[in-house]
Amino acid sequence: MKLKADKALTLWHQVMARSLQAELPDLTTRQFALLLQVYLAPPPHTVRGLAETLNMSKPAVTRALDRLGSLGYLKRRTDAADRRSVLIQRTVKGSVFLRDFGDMASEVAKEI
Amino acid sequence: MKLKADKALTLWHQVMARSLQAELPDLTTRQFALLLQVYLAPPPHTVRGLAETLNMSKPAVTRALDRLGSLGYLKRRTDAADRRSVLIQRTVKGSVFLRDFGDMASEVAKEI
DNA sequence: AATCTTCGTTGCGACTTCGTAACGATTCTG
DNA sequence: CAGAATCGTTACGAAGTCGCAACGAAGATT
Repeated sequence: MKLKADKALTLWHQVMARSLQAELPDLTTRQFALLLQVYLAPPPHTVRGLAETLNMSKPAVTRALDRLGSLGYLKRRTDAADRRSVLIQRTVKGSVFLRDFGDMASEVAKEI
Repeated sequence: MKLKADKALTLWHQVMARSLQAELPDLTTRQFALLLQVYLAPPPHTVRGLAETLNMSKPAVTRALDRLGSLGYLKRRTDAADRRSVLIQRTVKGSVFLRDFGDMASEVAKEI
């Protein structure tokens, strides 16, 4: 896929601006990266694994999960096989959010 | 420009993850949108104007400018013509940051 | 010159987030 | 079965952010 740097910046700009206009949640880079990781990378997703992959401390992951969970975009489930672990799972609401976000980015791109 | 929704999500995912790996500042959507607005939209940029354009309250803009200013990505200058107003201006450091970010996104896109 | 309007900022209390360190719970090891 | 290791979470104090309301400074109005 081809994407010049200046086009990428314009795309980012328009998508961010639209997100604010639509009053979407004001997520941090960490929170957004975490959400996308859970939805786009193959499971299972544990706190420890996410912390390593995303270069975050474990407590930071826990709190990002708190936030995304309270938004209804993710949920926790204790692993039956190893009950110390928590598996992070998708939700319908999170899927809708990301699908809409992707569609929005796609529309924005059309106008660039 | 063509960009399917699922490709957009993958692009976002990879870029966010790389940002965290590179230990780039963990900006909120508002902060990033503000930064891009100043660099990509035609000046002048005032607090009031940015607040309206980005659907934020004035204090929220002021504080986002504090943050981006302390990162060295933006600077304030009082408007000589109307000294109540503050003009938000680019910096070398902010330009470098965004250029690098755009390059990174472009590289990521190549692998998708 | 006195008043009104507009600009960006600050005070306030509430809330979120941070990293470090410690915690209870669970599993592994010897 | 006792001790060590690993899991995610919580306690803590510090720092950042929020919206609302009020502020001083500057300009516009009369």
